[in-house]
Amino acid sequence: MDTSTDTISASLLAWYEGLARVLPWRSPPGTPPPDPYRVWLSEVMLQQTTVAAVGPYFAKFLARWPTVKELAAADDAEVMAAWAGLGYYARARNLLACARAVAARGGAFPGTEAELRELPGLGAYTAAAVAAIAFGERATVVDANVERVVARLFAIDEPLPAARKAIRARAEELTPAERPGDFAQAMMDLGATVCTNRNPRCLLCPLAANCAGRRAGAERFPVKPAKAAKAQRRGCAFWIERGGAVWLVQRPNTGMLGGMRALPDDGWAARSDGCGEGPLPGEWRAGGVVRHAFTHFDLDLQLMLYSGGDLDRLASDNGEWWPLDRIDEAGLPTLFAKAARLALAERETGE
DNA sequence: TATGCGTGGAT
DNA sequence: TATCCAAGCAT
Repeated sequence: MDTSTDTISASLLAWYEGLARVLPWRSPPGTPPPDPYRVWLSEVMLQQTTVAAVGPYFAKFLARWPTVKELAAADDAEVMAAWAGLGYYARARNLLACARAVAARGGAFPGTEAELRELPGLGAYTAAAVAAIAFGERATVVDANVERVVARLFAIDEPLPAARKAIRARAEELTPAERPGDFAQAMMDLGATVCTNRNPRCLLCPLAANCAGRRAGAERFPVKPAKAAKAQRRGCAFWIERGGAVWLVQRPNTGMLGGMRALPDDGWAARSDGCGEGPLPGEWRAGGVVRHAFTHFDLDLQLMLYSGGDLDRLASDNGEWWPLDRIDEAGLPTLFAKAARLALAERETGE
């Protein structure tokens, strides 16, 4: 078996020439790199997020804010609303902070991995990816795809996360001085389309002849630790209507769904049980329940509908009346978008 | 190093 | 239905 790093990277690049995925934020193999703004924007959106989910958001952001300077000048609330539904909302807060940092230096992204790493929201992966893809630096790009491909290629049976040191060292050896951006994208394409998590298509793999893991069964690499069972939580959200508008609040920047517009709730994000206090006294009736799965717990959110009382007692410091006919533009995260749909449906059927 | 942080699609 | 997890980052 040939484990020469030159052979492996050359085979992979040759494969990429013919089979690279065509993506809106990407230049074809061997052609000049895209605008760093596009590379950065796509990479941030792609963190822990599928290509399919990112597509429409990337198009929307690029149309609305074609340059990093325009993004930097945007209102926070508008950007957060545009990000609604994509998840991991700290990314959107960091996106703005990063855009403003770049705008402050004239609108040009720094061109090295080390400088990029200092920007908000750019960790080891994203800094290396932007450096390699947008600027042609020989940076070692390691995401979950690369981790999987390398762990299989070298049959690394040490479990994650301890194996990451060895995986990075191998990935570093493989990274070529020429076309490091194409190489990184080729590794990720291979991981996404051939060397998949389950049912890898080894017969189609350009590196099959170089792969030590294949004989032992590629699927068993990388070795992962067992996961803890997910917790179950219950909480309440409150629907308060007045004159064709609903009361929405702004969540604090820290914690779950931070910085997002939302229905008022009882603080379920910080507790684990039951339905707590609403935002004002009065008469409430129970609506339906929204079941929602977060990464680290499942939530049953009881919808409570306001049916009478003294609206003057509503604390009005961090909220606003939002017109119901524009509810889709409120930028509610998915959990609260579900709750709002449910409230509107129950209201129409007069339940 | 471990944990908190979203969502929707695949199996 | 249940489980996994996708181009990770911040703390």
